[in-house]
Amino acid sequence: MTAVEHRRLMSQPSPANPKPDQPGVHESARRDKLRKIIRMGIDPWGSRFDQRTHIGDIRARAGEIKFRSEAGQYLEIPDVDGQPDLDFRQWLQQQGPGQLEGPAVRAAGRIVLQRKAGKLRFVDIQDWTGKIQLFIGKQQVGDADFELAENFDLGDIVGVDGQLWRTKTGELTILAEKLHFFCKSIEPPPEKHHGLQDPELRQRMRYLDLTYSDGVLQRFLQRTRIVQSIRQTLAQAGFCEIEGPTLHTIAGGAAARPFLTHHNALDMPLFMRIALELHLKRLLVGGIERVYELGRVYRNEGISPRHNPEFTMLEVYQAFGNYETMMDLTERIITDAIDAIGGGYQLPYGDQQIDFTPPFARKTYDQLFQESTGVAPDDHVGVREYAQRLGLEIANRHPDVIKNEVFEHQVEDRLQGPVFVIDYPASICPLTKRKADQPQIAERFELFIHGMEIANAYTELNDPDLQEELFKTQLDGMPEEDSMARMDHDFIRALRHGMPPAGGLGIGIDRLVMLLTNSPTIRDVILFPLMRPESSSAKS
RNA sequence: GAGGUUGUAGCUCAGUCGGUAGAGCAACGGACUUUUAAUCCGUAGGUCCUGGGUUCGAGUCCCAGCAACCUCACCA
Repeated sequence: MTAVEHRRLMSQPSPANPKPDQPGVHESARRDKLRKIIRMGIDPWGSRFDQRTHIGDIRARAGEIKFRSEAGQYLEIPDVDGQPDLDFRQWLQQQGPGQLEGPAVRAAGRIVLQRKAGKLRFVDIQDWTGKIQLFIGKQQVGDADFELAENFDLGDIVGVDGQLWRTKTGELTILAEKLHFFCKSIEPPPEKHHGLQDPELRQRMRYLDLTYSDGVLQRFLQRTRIVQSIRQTLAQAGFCEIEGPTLHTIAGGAAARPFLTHHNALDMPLFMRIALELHLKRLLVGGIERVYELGRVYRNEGISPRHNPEFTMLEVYQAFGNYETMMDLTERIITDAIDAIGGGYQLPYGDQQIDFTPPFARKTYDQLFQESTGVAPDDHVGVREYAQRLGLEIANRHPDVIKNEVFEHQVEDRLQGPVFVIDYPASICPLTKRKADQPQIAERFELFIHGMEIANAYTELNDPDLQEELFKTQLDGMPEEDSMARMDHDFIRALRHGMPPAGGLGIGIDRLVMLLTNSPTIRDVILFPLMRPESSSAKS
């Protein structure tokens, strides 16, 4: 980046305050209430609140609510939530005089819905485990707290001490005895029936999407569980997590264009990493026999429903393993992750169903090629003609590269899977060891699910001379940005010191999460996907 | 990078043939101590994405730009 570009970037107006002009009706109404709360002697920005129970746990105690008759006898109440036809109001009348008694509870959450009925207010609050209704009666909480409740707005964060209880309609409710106030929301929330619909706003204002869109918070919590499960599976298998550098002097390990950045003090260009591979293999050389990194990589490529410029990648290396070791591990990582989020191995994806029951199918590259195209994979002329019919670029290209173009166009999209595609042509896999008895075949697999490449694994090449030669061949044949790898002399030097034979595996975490959470785009599983800045001409 | 679609109140959306800018939710005032998207009466709220053009007159038609989404390409 030039100094001029840098200054331009730094001087861009912040989008945080797009409307410095007069506050609108909503903001002034909310600021009025804010002032009233302060006048009541209450800190509108709250403080520590101990001994609170999560709403989900409170709801689980519904069974403890009893009916206490005037004679002092306790009576079980019917399962209101389990019987939608039950008229709870009628049931209460039949019991004669008495009242409901439930456990004392303390909750806090954001106000997502309010209903006012004279000297009575119903307020639905929500925390990250669920939602519950508060019954706030002037008589029950007293004048001061009721005045506080009159200054509640949708979006405020409040707390309550009260009794777990049911209203006459049977709704599980906290009968408020004491109110607390934690935060005033100055901005109004989205529309209460539809929430945020505009995908642009949902991504820019993810905090609103998380709070007000059904299933969004759950989906991101599931992502966390999946990642935790992966770490746990690898830890149990004896793998060691490390953190490699994200700033590289050579962007290697994958075929992708890197982001370029600059170190000022060293006055040196740097690349954001495009893969984890080469540093992890250096650690195999260093004796870390089972090693992995689960972290962000950056690729300066296009954006699509399946691509974000930064995404999360898992790479695993196991000394004395091979690609078959990695296949078993991949299956375990994925099935453990599914166990971690529950719901079984039949997962819906869009209008389809994906069966993750292990073992996943294993088919050779050539076998799938033949099945799908009807052309013999070693028939160079036939493959070339087939590629021509598809309109693919074939001039001056290696027969295996042409074959792979055909494979990517005709086979990959149709692999509903999960299916391990195994035994790739060696010429398109420069970092892969060949089969001992079939040197034209690389010991590699890719896992396809729903037409998406989810995992990629090799028996790693540890012959330094062959590795260097293959790097060179790759670099010779193509313009630099097309090449499968860039020459990394230090990596070759590491190999010359001796790397044990090993299996290596890469898994695209975002795509795996997409499949396991039934998310149609990668942006649905990335909290803050890359977006252009909001300009002054943009809406909102 | 190419093509298509969309952009109107805080949010969700209408807006006919080019002729005074609309609704619901949210907000404000009022009624209501068992509401469930509470209800009822009343009030306020607009850079129609931005900039040009055509026209007596543009939310609407034309051109350019911005942003998002979809498809394709690069890529995983």
